[in-house]
This record gives sequence, C-alpha cells and structure tokens, in this order.
Amino acid sequence: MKIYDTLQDTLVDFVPRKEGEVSLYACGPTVYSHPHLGHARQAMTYDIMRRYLEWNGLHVHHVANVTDIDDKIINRALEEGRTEGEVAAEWKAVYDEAMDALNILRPLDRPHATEYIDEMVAMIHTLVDNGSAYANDSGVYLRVRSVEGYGALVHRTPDELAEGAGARVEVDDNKEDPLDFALWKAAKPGEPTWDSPWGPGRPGWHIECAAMSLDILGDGFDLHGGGNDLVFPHHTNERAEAIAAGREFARYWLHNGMLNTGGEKMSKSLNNFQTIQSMLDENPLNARGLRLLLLQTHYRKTLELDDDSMAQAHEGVKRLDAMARKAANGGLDMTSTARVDDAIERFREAMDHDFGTPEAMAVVFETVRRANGALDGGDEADQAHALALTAIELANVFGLQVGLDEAADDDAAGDIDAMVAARTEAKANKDFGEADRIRDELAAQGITVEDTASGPVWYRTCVR
RNA sequence: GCGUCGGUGCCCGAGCGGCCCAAGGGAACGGCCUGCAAAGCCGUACAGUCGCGGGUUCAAAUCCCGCCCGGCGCUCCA
Repeated sequence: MKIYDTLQDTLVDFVPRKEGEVSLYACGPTVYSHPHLGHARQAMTYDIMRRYLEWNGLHVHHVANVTDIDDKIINRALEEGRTEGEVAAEWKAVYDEAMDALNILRPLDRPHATEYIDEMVAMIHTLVDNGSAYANDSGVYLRVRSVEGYGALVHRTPDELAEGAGARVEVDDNKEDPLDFALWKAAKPGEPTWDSPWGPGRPGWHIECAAMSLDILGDGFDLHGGGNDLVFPHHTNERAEAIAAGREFARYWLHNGMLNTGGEKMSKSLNNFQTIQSMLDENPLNARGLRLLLLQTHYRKTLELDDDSMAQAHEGVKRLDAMARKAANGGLDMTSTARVDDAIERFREAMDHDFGTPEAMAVVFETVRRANGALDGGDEADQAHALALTAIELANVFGLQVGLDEAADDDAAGDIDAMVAARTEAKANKDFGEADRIRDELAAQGITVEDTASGPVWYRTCVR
C-alpha cells in the first residue's frame, strides 16, 4: 500500500520492517485535563488505521505514550494541593473512559513518562558523551546544529528555523544557540525531580517519546504518527535526538490534520474546545457521528466541525442502521460468511491509497444502497444478505458499529411488542385513528415503528 | 514575514493529467411503496466546469507561474 510520508513529502510504498507486523507509535495525551474533540480526532485516526491493518491480517504493535509529568500537571497539582501522580492518574482515567466511549481500541503499550526516566537518562548520557549535547546549571541541551538534517521533517534548514524563531523565542543565556532545546531540566523548587548525572531534575518533553518509542519498538520502527501541529518542534526534536544518538528512528511519518471549529484549531489554549464528555452527553449518537465524519474526510485534511455537520453525520449513521435493521428483520444470518467481492476489492483499493477512508466509505454506502434494493426486491435473499453483511463488515472494519436489531434485548420489549401488536390489529380492523394513536404514543417514548415487507419493526430512535 | 496545506454543487466532502459532461453523505423536489407515515428504491435539480488570471499539454479540477482568501507551524499544543 501507499502512504504519505511527511519526511519524504510524498506518497511512498509502505513496506513494514518485518513482514506481517507493523510497529506504530502515535503520540498520546498529557493527562492534566479533559480531553477534547481534537484529541478524539487524533486517537480515532490511528485507531482506524490500526483496525484496517489488522483486518488485513497484520499484527499492529500500537504504542501511545502517556505524558504524566510536565509543567501543566505540576501547576495543577500545585493549585489543588495534590501530587502530580494523583493528578495524572485522575485525568488518565477520564481519558480512558472517553476513548472507550468512542470505541477506540487501547494501544498495546502505553508507557508512562515517569516509568522511563532511566531510559531517557541513558539516552541523554549518550548524547552528552558523543558531544551532541551539553550540560549547564539549568539543564542539558541538544546542540541542534550538530545534527545532520535537523529540520528536514518541517522542510527547513536550521538557519531558516532560526530566522522564523527570532522574534518569538525567548533569549536564554544558558543555551549556546537559540535553536537548542532542553533534554533535561534542572530542578526548580517545589517540583518533582529525579536524579541524574547532571543533578536532580526532570526530562524534557521530546526525549520522552524518543526514548520510549525506541525502547519498546526498537530501531527503525515503522510508523510515527501525531497531529500535524507536532511536526515542529516535537517530532523534529525527537528525531534529532534519535539521530544524534546514532539510532535509526521512524521509517515513515504520518500526520493527521487538525479539527477546527469556527475556522480555528480546537485547542486548550484558544479555549474554543468541546470536551469529548460534553459531546457524548449532548447526544450518544455523536460517538458514531464523529467517527463517520472523520471517515468521510481524509485524515490529512483539516476538518471543520459544527452542529450542522454533526447532524448530517447522524443521518448517515441512521442510514447504516436502517439497512441492518431491515436485513435483520428479513432473517439475516450474521454467522454467514457470504460477502460481495467487488465491494471489498474497491474498499481495499481505496484504503491502500494512503488510507482513503472517504472513498472507502463511499463504497460502503453504495453497498448499503445495493443491499436495500435487493432486500426490497424480496427475491435472491442470498445476494441481498451478502450485500448487507459486506456493508456491515466494512463499516465495522473502521470501528463504526452498525446497529443491528437490539429490540430483543430491550427491557421494555414485552410492553412495546404488545403495543405494536395492538397497532397491527387496529390496522387490520381499519381503525387507523387507534393505530396512529399507538404510533404517536410510542414515538413519545422515543420509539419508532416502521412497517416493512416482513411486518412491523420498532427501534429506539436514538441509539449509540 | 518565512514555511506548509488547502479553496470543488444549497451544506459536508472525494477525486489530483485522459475512465470527470466530477464519488459518497446530508438537505430539496417528483415518482413508486404506505390507510397515512417512516424507512427504502427509482428519478430530477443543484458544480454553465472545480478561488482568480496566465501558461504547459493532443488532453488539466488535476502540472507550472502569479495573485487573492483561509487553515496549520515558527519552540504550551493532537
């Protein structure tokens, strides 16, 4: 398959370092506050890629770090009179809950920064020893200009970077060059610290990911992903650290586009964010709605999210559900392995071109239309069911769960069935006033009744 | 300012040299179905041609140049 590599700035053939296995490192959250929709996009993007690769029979070693020590966590702990560990643990739990609600699979490894201090110190040691880094009273810094190809990921030379930074970077007399950045920050009063050959302190942000990704996935791991706002400085600096340490870093770089709202990036600092929790509280259907929205936009593109686009996505999700419901009502056998090859082929083709989920979703919806048509036609049930099963499976590949007939599991199923039966009888007696009254009553309870070729079906209007 | 990505129908959003008189989703309209609906299917309209102006090519939404507008980045950031 082909993927777009940020470093090479072009579409390239993706060849995993080891056949049948893909190693993926995607930057995870700093746990100090509510995760918002921007985090959801990032996590969901790599979740979708992982699911697709796994569906293709590849083993995906998906790693995402958890940054549990940094300025924001320290500040929050200070404000709340708690330890950094307590703050991090609390917000990690909130993050996990949000990810679960969004049906995002847990990465296989989730290294915490504080558990990898030794590895980071060892890496810094290597950098100091080989002259790539220098220590002083305020910490240890990477000598950026000594690193071959520094800035290649952002396609800028050190001089170009320095020029752009001139107006904004604080002058720091501790650094030999304004471009240099901290690998190790010397202890400040009141901060948690770890011992190191350069005195007590804590690791810089970038060394975290460099040390953990290399330690867990090894040299030359396959994919490194993250939001495109991390290309510089974070990923650029991680890469510089690895190169300076003589390690082979990620072989391909993936960067997802931002989630915008009101024309701007959703972010904590702009204070224009919506938390995942509040989105789900608004409407549980938003979990799948958001996933569909992401699937219908290419991962590298900016996605503008507003109430209107979310409402449109809801309709798409309902369309998927309606087809599945119709098929289930027509006796669909979920254990059947019958599929429609041409759809699967086109789906693969789309995905193998840099994870072309929008086109792949178009295939899914076309298959839904074909399934609906075949289901309505009544004859050739086998073909109709194969189409329905194909559409359901392909949506599921993306983690987009298609609601099947859940009526049987409903607590109130007995009562509702009775009302539906009463309505059917009223209809048979041509007492349409009564039939409509029952339908309205059910509607008031959030239940929709539809008459199909194989009898009436009901469902809760708003599901997951 | 520098770099980078983008500007496609009423809305969202694919396509990135010929298969495009431009996918898919949403919304609209008509038909079929229905007691009426809903869902579904079929069809129609909506892009007078893909931000604007040049150019390359037998051929451009797709490549090149210039301009306008917007996003992101330029050391908190997914």
